[in-house]
Amino acid sequence: MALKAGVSTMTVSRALHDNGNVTEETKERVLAAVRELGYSRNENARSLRPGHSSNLIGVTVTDISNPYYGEFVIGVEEVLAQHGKRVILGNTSESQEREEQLLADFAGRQVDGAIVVPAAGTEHTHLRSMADRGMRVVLASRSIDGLDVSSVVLADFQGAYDATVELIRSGHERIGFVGWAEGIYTAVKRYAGFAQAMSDHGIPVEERYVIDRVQGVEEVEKTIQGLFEQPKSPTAFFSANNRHHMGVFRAALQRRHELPDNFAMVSFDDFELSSLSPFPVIIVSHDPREMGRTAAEMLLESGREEQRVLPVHIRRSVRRV
Amino acid sequence: MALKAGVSTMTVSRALHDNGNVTEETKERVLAAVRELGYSRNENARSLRPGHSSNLIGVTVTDISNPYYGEFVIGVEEVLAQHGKRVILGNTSESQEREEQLLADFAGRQVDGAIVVPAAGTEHTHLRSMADRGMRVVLASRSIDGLDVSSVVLADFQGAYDATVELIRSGHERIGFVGWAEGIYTAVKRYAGFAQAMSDHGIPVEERYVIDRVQGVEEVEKTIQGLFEQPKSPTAFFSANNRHHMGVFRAALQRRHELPDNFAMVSFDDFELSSLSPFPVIIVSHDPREMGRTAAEMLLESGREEQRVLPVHIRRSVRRV
DNA sequence: CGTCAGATTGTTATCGTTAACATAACGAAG
DNA sequence: CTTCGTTATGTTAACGATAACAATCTGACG
Repeated sequence: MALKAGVSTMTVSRALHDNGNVTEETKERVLAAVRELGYSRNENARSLRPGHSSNLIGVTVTDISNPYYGEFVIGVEEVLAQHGKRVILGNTSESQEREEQLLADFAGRQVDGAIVVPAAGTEHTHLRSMADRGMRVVLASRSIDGLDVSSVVLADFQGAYDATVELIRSGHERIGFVGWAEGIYTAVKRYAGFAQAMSDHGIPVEERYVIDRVQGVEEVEKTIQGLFEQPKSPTAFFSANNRHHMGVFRAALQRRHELPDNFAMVSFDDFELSSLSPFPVIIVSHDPREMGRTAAEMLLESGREEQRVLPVHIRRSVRRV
Repeated sequence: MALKAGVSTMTVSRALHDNGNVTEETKERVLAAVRELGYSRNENARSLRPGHSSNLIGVTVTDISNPYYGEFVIGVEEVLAQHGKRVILGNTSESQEREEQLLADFAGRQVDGAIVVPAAGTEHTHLRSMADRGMRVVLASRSIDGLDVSSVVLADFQGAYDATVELIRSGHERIGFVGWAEGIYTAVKRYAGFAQAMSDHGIPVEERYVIDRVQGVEEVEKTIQGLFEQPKSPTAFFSANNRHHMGVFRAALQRRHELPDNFAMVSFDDFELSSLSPFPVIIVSHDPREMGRTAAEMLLESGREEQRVLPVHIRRSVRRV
């Protein structure tokens, strides 16, 4: 490359920066050679130099096929791109082991920081130790109590509480909760909000109405179908996220004509075509892209650890068909 | 780091490889120091050495918030992770300029290759020149005619043709097409399949029934509403992708009671809750995760440029409510 | 006890880039 | 015609890791 233009590598380096003292003519010659050879600076070598950073940010999410996380990643990228930074993406599929591998790899690639939607589980020492080694870490969507790391989460408890109160006000007492899971922050908080609302209204939570440990949409659907076949099945359901809601929704559709007239549902997370629902749906909606933006901004700010809470909005689906 | 264990950097390097001749005792000491300091190898420096690669693969998609691309990325990651490779993700939002920036950045980071869902547009010289500079490139979902680069696409033409024939067999003649766009491979091919089916059945395509240049769901919805208000509006619609379909769907819902009894739609791409549709929907479905896997495998294979075509499946939505 | 093979560890040079320093070229001032 | 400042360019060293080579150390054997 330097040969091509007949100059030293240093001159090439200077020609590619705007500040260097280079004759207009030499610069032209270098840039011409650059174009001809399709040369581009080796960023890895650059980042090796002291003072330079890789301008890479590692991002892990638990399920990139969930459009919420897609929106989240767009928000992250939007902000980071404005600062000349790139995203390395990893999908953990809720596996802590994979999360740990990914973060170790990020560290090896000298990322400036990491934005992590923590995978399900209760062992979070690797996150703490990453932060200790100077990697800036921001948790998103799910925080970890007792871990001194910045995070941005939703008003999970309040949103769940308010939505549950709405169900109760509509006269429901037998309310199912789908999606409790130990080790998943949002599941725990949302369940807590639900349980608090029930308790505040003197309604006991029946254990058999609380569904956990089910993952895919199909699995939820089958589980709820099973529940419907039992006597005194719930007259309403609270789903802790959009995936669970879809399972409940499909099970309810199957049974549509045997369900009580006032059958209703809560979906934490909005979903497309909610207006087609034959049952009233109380939707706890929020803006995942904004969460991505916030997480990225928090990562770029060099301040102290902090926790931010984004608002949720409760609305009722309006049937349009 | 080397200091900590009281050995040279070379011994550290050897201790971290399994092949090196290192005393068990020294190795222990090094690994202990590694754990204590949370040391991890600088992959950027490693990749600088001759023969080594970065094990990074660049991936650009046009809209990561579309769950189809989310699934696609999961498929890519699934295969690449098995080969110890990581994904750098970029979202182009259909901007060729951004695509070019991203690819240049990928090149600078010495990626082993790139998987690209090309952004809308007709200038593809940068893709060709990347490939010429030795970067392995695989196009996905959209190919580029006349560009000698590997690609994996759907049976766009055939799927569109077959679905259109189904509409015609149901008696439709005034069929709208939503989502034509110059410079988007899938849009062009799907329109071609649609137009061919119409032509083969002697039905002219009315220009005012062909909707292009509309992007978001809301915009499509409004445009279709406008079309409904005109006389002799379409009795069926073909949507070139899931986003367009959602717009058409919502517009149709608004008008539900004024539409003909046999009103029907084609959606290229599956969508959740299709079973709730009050109108019959012919769905051209496919497996985006499989496309991701295929693209990744093609990238890893070092063979010649080739084009693979993945099948699509046509099914009718079954109304369940 | 001396010699040599094999095992273990250290040293040097390199990858591509660039800050810091060194050199060269040239015109202006004395 | 010196001498000096300015500008343009080259050279060296360093970032972290590691092949290739060099050095050292161990113990077996004659």
